[in-house]
Amino acid sequence: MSRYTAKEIESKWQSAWDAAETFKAVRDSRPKYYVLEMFPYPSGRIHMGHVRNYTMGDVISRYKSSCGFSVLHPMGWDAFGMPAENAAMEQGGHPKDWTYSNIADMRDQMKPLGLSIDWSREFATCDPEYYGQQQAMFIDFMEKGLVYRKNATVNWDPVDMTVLANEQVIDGMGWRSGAPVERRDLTQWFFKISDFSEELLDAIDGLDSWPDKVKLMQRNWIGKSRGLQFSFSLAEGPHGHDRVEVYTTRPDTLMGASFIGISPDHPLARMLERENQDIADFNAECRRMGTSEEYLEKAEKKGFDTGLICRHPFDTSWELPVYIANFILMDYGTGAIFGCPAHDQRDLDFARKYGLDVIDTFVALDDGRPVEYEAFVPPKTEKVRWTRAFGWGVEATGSEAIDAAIAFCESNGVGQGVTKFRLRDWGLSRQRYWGCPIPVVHCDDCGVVAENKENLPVRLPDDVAFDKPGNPLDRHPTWRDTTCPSCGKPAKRETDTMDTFVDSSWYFARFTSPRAESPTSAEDAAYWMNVDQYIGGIEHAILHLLYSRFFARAMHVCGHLPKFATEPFDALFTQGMVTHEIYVTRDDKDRPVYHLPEHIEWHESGARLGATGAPVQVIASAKMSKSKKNVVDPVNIISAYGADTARWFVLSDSPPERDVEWTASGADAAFKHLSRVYRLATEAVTEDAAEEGPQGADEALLREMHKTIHDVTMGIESFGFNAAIARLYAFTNTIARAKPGSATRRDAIRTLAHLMSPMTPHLAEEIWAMLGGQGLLARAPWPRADPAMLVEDTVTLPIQINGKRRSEITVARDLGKDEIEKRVLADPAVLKALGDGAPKKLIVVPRRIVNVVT
RNA sequence: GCGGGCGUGAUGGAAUGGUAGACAUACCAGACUUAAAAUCUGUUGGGCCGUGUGCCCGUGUGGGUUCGAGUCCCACCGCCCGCACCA
Repeated sequence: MSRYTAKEIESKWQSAWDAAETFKAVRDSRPKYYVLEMFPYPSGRIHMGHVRNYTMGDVISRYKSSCGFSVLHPMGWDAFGMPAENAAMEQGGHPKDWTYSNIADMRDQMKPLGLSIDWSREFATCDPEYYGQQQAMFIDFMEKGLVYRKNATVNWDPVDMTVLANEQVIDGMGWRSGAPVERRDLTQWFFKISDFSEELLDAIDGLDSWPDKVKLMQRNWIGKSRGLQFSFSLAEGPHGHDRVEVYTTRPDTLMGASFIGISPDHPLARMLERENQDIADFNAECRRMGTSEEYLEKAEKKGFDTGLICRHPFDTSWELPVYIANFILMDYGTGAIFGCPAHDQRDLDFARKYGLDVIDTFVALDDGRPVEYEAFVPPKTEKVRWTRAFGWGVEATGSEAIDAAIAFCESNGVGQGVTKFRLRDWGLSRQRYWGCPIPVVHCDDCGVVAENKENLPVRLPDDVAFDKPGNPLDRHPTWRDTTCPSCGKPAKRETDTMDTFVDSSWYFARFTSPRAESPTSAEDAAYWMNVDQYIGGIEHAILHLLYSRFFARAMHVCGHLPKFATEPFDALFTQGMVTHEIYVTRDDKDRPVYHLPEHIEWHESGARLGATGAPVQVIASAKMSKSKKNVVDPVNIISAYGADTARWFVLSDSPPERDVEWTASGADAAFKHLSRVYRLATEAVTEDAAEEGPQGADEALLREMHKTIHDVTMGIESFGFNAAIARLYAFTNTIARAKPGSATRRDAIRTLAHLMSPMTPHLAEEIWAMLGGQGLLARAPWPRADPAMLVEDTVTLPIQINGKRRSEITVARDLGKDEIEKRVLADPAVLKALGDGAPKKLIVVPRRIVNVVT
């Protein structure tokens, strides 16, 4: 008997699939199915998260293909981004070489997985053929008014003289220089995603096959709010400032206002800092902070009393102090707020810190105590008792009061109700080399001019060095100099490149026609769009998906996508991460040094470093990441066990949407199981082909087979891969116990292989061929369960007494309720519990359960 | 801080509001073997004594809704994801 040799089997069938062009996506008369996994960043090594992500997509792809769909399942590379530049700075070399060599490495690591990918459609976003089309679209967007320039704040590292990403700012310091980061204003390019705020929000309702949590996160992110915009008049404002404009979503708390807060970047604050050194110092301190919302929210709330006084709009003798506060962003609303400490925790903390009034405007219906150190913020739908209402009753909900307050203010000439969105325009400028150049020229005479489309792509120059900080495009001797596309005079190229989110916002559309001379081709887009099933990490729930939804709309406006593709992902599945323990030692400065799992040895005293024997600290499992080195290399797993084992393992045990922890024993178990299936098949080939097994046994096995077909099919359809696999384990056990030699059993083994084929395609092909299957299994139609075989004649009903299981009866499947009740009341356990009395209640759920209430 | 999610045996997990722990791992025991590996079979949430188709407890903690809650609601604790220049 031969052993299960994955390596031979896998390369054999991969060659067979290649030779038959099994996975080439073709437009034909079949219904199409487009399955897409979020494409990877080419870090150079695939990791288990990739294996899990692509295996899930592969299961869907192979399954849909066998259900008769023409499947598109492409792969590409999200190839621009900072790591390539960082590598160039740290190790020398060129980002381009680094990236393409990583892509080659990763492709080599992925191919042995046997994924049903149409590799002929592969591209990288750093291919000029791709980013040139992106530049063409950028110009189209400009023409449609979807792009503009404005000032925006960035993190500036004053030592490295460079812009830092938020993740490069650690505790307010630059990650490389360690210098305190400053905020700086730069003129930047923006996409007008805000034009689509309402539309992007409303369309979420139509995304039936998206997870609710993602839809909720997107809704909250877009953040539609209705509020009141009005102004406080300044008692004695500095030159030119007689009022402060504010926006509030809680105008109902206006009678609880106790201070006005303005951003350090508010025009009023900027004016004051010119005259007052203390204010200048305070604002400067604020500007030394990071720019991320998270950072600002977590930072200690600080304010500076400007000494200015605002008058309350309802009572001009009511005076409110004006503070500059570090937590107010100029980008939001008007850059100014009024504080109502009684009903906002942040305002309350601020008020307590600076000794400001706390004025309740409402109290709980059943608790009239005033606010002390915990703001009273009930849900807006809860009725409360108003102590300082204007224009509504004593008892009202927050929502009712807000509406009434807006109406009252409008009719009294105090501001007006406005709808605002939290969603800000998408700043796409990056002061970096390794990205898609923004195809624009700055001309002294013509201003900002789009490059002519026939000059695209605007290619990145290759002759750049990364020995100095900053953007090499800025100091490139010749690339920057060009001629104006409009007047022909000498002009300068834009040196900003695009956010890498731009690259990933339309790659799904490009896959439908990856070699087209325009961004998309109408026929291909019409046939292949939309993505029927998109699969990726929950970490992309907001930005990537929102940007893609915007891009699809903008592309439609420019004629690059049909109307129906403006919502490009019909169904979305967010898979969990692959996690692993982290191994860490400390260097002489007590900084953490991480180690790969393969370098760890286990001793009785605990984990030690294989090379030196140094003790290793084991930290709880976390997402596998290069920086923490808690990665298991799929290549090692594939060479040890084979791709099918790796695929089987990442799908088993954990539900796909949840994290899965990689364990060596789990991989071992998967391999054992596949070996067992292989052995069952080889044994079946050599067994005497006895005609039939015992009548009853065959019938039972057949029933089990059809049930398994049904359950596995449902499992795949609903992303219950782990449940489907558990079912396949159970079916394998059933087959193993069945009497060998029967034709039914042989059928069962072949069906087992067929049902396993989306997960373990190589092993399945091997068994299929072994047991006389015709042609490639990858092309065989999916097995169908016979509905008649799924129905049992009898069902076992558990009997609960007062909600606790006490007995059970087996009855005919379609037995009537009355008859069931009769039998239940005759059950010994029920009789015992009831004594002489009748049950208080008898609940019969047909085919499910019976509950007797005494 | 804000928004979203998750929490079940020793472990990964299963369970349309209906028998909690399927399936797998690990451990232990047995079969086969000179032995080991491999393979096969079986036990395993906790407690109780009355050893039964027994009883009680048990799905992060505390409440609630229901004939019935792992599942729905409220509060709390812990962990994870996102927070607009990481991809």
